Amino acid sequence: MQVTSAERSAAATARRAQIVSSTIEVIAESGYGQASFARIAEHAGLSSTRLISYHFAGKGELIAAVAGEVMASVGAFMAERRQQLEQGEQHGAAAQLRAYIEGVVAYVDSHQPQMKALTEILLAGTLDYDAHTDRRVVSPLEQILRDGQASGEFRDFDPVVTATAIQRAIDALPFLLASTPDLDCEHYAHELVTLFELGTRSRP
Amino acid sequence: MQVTSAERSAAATARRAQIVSSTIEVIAESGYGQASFARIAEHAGLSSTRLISYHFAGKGELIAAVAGEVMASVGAFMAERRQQLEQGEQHGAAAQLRAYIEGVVAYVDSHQPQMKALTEILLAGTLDYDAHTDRRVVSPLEQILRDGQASGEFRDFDPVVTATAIQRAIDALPFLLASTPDLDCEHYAHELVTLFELGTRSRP
Amino acid sequence: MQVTSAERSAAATARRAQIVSSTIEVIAESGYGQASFARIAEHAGLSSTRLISYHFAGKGELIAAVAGEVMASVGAFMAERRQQLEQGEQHGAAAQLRAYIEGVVAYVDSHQPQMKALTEILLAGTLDYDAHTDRRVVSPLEQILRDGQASGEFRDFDPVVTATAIQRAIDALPFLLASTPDLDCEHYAHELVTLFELGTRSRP
Amino acid sequence: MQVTSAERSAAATARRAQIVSSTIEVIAESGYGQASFARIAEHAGLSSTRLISYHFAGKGELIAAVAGEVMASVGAFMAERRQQLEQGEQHGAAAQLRAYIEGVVAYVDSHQPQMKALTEILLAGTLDYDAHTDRRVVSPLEQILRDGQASGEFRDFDPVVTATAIQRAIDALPFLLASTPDLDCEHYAHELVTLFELGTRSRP
DNA sequence: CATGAATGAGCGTTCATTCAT
DNA sequence: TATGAATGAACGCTCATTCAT
Repeated sequence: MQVTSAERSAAATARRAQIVSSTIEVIAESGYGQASFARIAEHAGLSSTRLISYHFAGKGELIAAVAGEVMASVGAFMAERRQQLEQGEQHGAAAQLRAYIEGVVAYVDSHQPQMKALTEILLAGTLDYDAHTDRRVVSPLEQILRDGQASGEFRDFDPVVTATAIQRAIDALPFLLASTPDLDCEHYAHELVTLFELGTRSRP
Repeated sequence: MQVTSAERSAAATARRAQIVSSTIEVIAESGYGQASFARIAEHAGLSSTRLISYHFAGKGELIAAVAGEVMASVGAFMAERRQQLEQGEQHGAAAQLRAYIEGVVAYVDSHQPQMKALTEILLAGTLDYDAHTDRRVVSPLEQILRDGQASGEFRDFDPVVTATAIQRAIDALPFLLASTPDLDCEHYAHELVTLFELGTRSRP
Repeated sequence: MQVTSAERSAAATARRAQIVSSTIEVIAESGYGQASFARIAEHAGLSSTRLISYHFAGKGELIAAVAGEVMASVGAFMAERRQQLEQGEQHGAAAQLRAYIEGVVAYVDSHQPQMKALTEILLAGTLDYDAHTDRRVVSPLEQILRDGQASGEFRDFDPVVTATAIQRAIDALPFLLASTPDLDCEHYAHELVTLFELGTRSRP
Repeated sequence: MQVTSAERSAAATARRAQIVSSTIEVIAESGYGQASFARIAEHAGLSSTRLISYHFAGKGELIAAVAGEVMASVGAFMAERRQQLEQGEQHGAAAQLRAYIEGVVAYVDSHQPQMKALTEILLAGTLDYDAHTDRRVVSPLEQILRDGQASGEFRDFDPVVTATAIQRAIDALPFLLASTPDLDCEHYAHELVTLFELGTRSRP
């Protein structure tokens, strides 16, 4: 007997959170392909996989919950970061682009398992999109680029292609970190910021 | 009773090629996770999965063969392309970078299943690298960047980070094509060339 | 999701016992090599082999459980028998040797499938010994022989060789019974007792 | 197209011998259960298992050939040994029993793989007996015992049981050697001779 | 005499899921 | 809310054997 999110008790919510969290760790450590119910349950210290089946309608829902959780986490992180930066706020699309890249890289740096898991899930392509799902991730970046073009700050490039390139460069970080754990993320972000600022600004 | 590649008969080579080709198609169409022996055999019209086991020592060898096949195919494609362009050859690192991006994108465009398969295999991470495997793919690009810096054509960026960004942008193409089949690859390549030329050149 | 023996439910214990028992019968009837999960499940009337995998971590654990069960059964049988005989207890190593041979033969006689299964498992050599496993079976006999030598009742033979010979003669019984079902086990035991009493006693 | 033994060519005979020999080694090293065509072919350096199927009608025939080969080898060894001993020939059943035990132990000592293989094959019980097969091995020993009883040299025991005990003690040697490679076989034989001489002689 | 190719059956194991408390 | 028990399907792999030269 499954239950809608509205009428979920505190205990159930906690269990779901525990399972989601365990799933993230398993995916981050061993890859999406290894994230079976058995392995997730073992990692979480659950007595049986039945507990997962009980709290999630199926594997799809669990994966969707993981993706949703991480996306919400990214959003919250970025929102909080924006607030903190707002005091010395710098205007302009370039500043926003810089803030975006630095923000997401900072998130990835401090939330490697989450980001690794999300990336693997998106790449696995098993997620049945709301159609929005993917765009929701790409959109903020694309919006910044379009805004910059509208204001004349950015040159006339294809915002979809450019957004893809930037997003991909950021998404590479979890994998790079896997092979080079002591990589300097601030350096990485700084390099990307420079690369894409030069690549997008209107006056050469 | 496996056999080294040197002493393989024509018929066996053909069968292996057929199986490899079928595997590429299955991975491209349905993803790495769906590429079971059963599905590959069905796709290839084989009488049983036993035929795969007969020609490949195990799943690992099959996947390695697929990866090797695609890598060799990329190499051959790029080599041939380089020869064709050499007549009207343009010197300089920027020209080489342009040629690299346009070349790989052209390959991806004309060999979408191969590239999709290779990307999925590399991401799945089940391939037991010669240690070289990964670098061999990244290396040529990194070399171009370093050459450009040495000649003063490129500014002083981190070549590893920049190479990652460029490679990732190219690797995105198969996935983009999956969701946007009528995407114009020449346009995509052109956008990337401009973006990264502006981002890497020394004189702003 | 396997579980340690301590915290096993009654139902699970019963199922395990049923599967172990079925395995013993299959091995006894058809040999160790024929004891596949499929045949065991069929013999036990289980719906699928999955039930075996569910209750045992793998084939190794099942076989170990079978061996353990039979060894425990032998131990219990011998202990009970010793108690019964204790009233009219006869002292001395020769008496003990006699009791041991008669006891084990009586066990084999009344537990032919168990003994056949254990013998086949030990011979198959797939059991990963605690190092003790083998000695635990041999030891009591060897101890009796050493005790008899210490007391002067037995002559100066090599207790390891002699224990091996005696144990082997007993172990032959399941195979002999397979080809000669109406063999008189008491007669067999009596013959062995006489043979080895004469062979081991100190005064010729 | 199989072929009867009469019209077998020299090359075919050599191949069969090679395969039989390889099978013996595989069984001796890895056990009967591991002796698959694949492993035998690999061990023999054959290009495919097909060569085995070609020379033997099936696995049964191969195993029978192995058993036959070893039995013939034992027979030849014992016959030769008997001849050598005949010069200083000792008469009497006890001497014969001693010669038998020492002979077979000497054979086992110098032909460990052969004996291990034969023992495993007989224990596996897959050999479809000519009905004689088993008795042929037991018989000579049983005959010695009966002769000794007829001459009054041996006491009145059950020759089948006693022969079994003696034979089993000898058969234990390959397994004992597996766990104790530096075991002194002459010592082992001497211990057995004494044990069974004392156990069988008529005058206590 | 030898071989490469192919094959159906079976192996133990793991999968996500459902049943019944 | 939680759980032990059970399940059919699929997994990669190995088996001895047969087909066709």
